[in-house]
Amino acid sequence: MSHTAGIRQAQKQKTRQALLDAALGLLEEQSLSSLGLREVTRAVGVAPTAFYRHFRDTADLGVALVEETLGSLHGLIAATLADTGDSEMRIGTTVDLIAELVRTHPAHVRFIARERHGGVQPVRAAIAAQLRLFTQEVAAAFTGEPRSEGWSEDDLLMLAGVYVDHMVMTASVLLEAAEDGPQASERARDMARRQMRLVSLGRLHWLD
Amino acid sequence: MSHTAGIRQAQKQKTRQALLDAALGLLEEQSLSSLGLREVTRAVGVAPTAFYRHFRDTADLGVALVEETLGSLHGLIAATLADTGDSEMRIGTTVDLIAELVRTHPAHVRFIARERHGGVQPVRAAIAAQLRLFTQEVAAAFTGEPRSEGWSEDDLLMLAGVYVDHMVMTASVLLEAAEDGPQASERARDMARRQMRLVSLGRLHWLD
DNA sequence: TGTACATCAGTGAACGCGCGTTCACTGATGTAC
DNA sequence: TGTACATCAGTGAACGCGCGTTCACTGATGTAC
Repeated sequence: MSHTAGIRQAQKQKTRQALLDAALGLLEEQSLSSLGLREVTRAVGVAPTAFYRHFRDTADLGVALVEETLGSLHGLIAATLADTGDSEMRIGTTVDLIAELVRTHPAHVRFIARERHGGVQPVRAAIAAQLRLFTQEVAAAFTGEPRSEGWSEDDLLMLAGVYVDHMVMTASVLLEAAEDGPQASERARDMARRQMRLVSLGRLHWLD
Repeated sequence: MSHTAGIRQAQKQKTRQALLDAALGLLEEQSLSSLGLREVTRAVGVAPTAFYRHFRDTADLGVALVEETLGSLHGLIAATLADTGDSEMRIGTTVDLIAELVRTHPAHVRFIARERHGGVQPVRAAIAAQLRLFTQEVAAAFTGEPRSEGWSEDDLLMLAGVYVDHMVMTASVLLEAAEDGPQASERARDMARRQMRLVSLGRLHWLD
C-alpha cells in the first residue's frame, strides 16, 4: 500500500477528533465561552500543551465543531424540502429528518442551538455562514418548483429562511422534549408539523 | 414622610441594580456561563464579597436579569398583536415595537437571545417560563377575534407560539442588523414584515 | 535493505494570575424605650 | 428628643485552586541516499 495516509498524520487526526468529541460532551452543560482548554485535554487524557498542536484556542475548536456539525448536511436539507410528493408528505419527512438528526447527534444539535447566539463571535459567524448557505440551497431548490412560479428571488429567500430557522428551532425543541419522554417528543413533532403546515398555507396564498 | 423606604434598603437596591447593569454590559461579549462574580463587582466598584449580599451566584443574577427584561413586557406584546386595525397595520406596529425595544434595550435583547439556549439551566428555565406566558397571553388575545372562530385551543397556542418565536428571532436579527447600519436595519425590518405576512396568510386559510 | 538525519505530535515543568469562597470586621441605619 | 442596643450592607485579608501559555525536551515516524 505504497504510502497510505501516514501513521503520524493518522494519529494526529485521531487526537484531534478526540478533542472535538470531548469538547462536544463538555458543552452539553456549559457554553463555549466558558470551556477551558485544560478541561478538554484532561477529558481526552493528553497534556494541556497538546491542544496547541491542533487548535489556536477554544474558539478555533468551536469553529471546527461548526464545520463538523453542519458541513455534512449540505444537499440533504434542500433535497428533503424539495418537491418530493405532496405538501403534507414533505412536511412529515422533514420533521422525521430533524427528529432523526436529534436522535443520532443530540450534542451537535445542542451545540448549534446554543452557540448560534452565543458569546464567541467567530463561532457565531461560522454558524451564520452555514445557515445562510442552507437558505440559499433551499431557495434554489424551490426555484424550479411549479408552486414557486411568479415569486421574486427575494421572497423565495425569505421563505427558505423561514424554513431553515424553523428547522433549527424544531431541532432544539425536539432535543428538550426528548428529555421529557416519548410522549412529549410526539407532541413536539406534531406541533412542528402544524407550524410547517401554517407556513405552507401562507406560501400557497402568497400571490393571491 | 413618615418612614419612606428606608435609606439602607434604598442604597442596597441601588447597588443591586448597579450589579445587574454591569453584568448586562459584560454579557455583550460573553455568555453568562463564563461571567465571573469578581468581574461584575470590579465593574461596579464594590468588594467581591458584596456580591453575596444580593445574589447566591451568577446564575441567580441571570435569573434576576430575565425578570427585569421580560417581566415588564407582559400585556404589551399581546395588546400589540391583538385586533387593532387590519392585518397589514398590525404587522407594521408589531415590527415597530420590536425595533423600538431593540433600540432602547439592545443589551437586554442580546441577553435573552443568547441565554435562551445558553449553558445555565436555571436561566434557560426562567426564559422558557416567561415566553410560555407570552404565548398564553397572545393566544388568549386571539381567542376573542372573529378570525379565530373555529380554531381549537391547541391550534391557537401553536399560532401564538409561532408569533412569539418570530418576535424573539426578529429582535435578535434587528440587533445584528443595527451594527451594519440603517440600510441593513431597514432590510431586516422589511424581511420581518414579509415573514409575518406569510404567517398571517397561513392563519387566514388554516380552516380551508 | 540499511543508515543518517529531519520532522513534529505529544510531554512535563514552570510561571504568574484571577478565580470563588470563608471569615471576622466596621460603621451607618434602624428600633425600642 | 435622646440614649442604648440590634441589624446588616459592604469591607479587606486570606486561602487553595485551576487557568492559559512558554519552553526545552523526547522519541516515533518520515525522508534522502
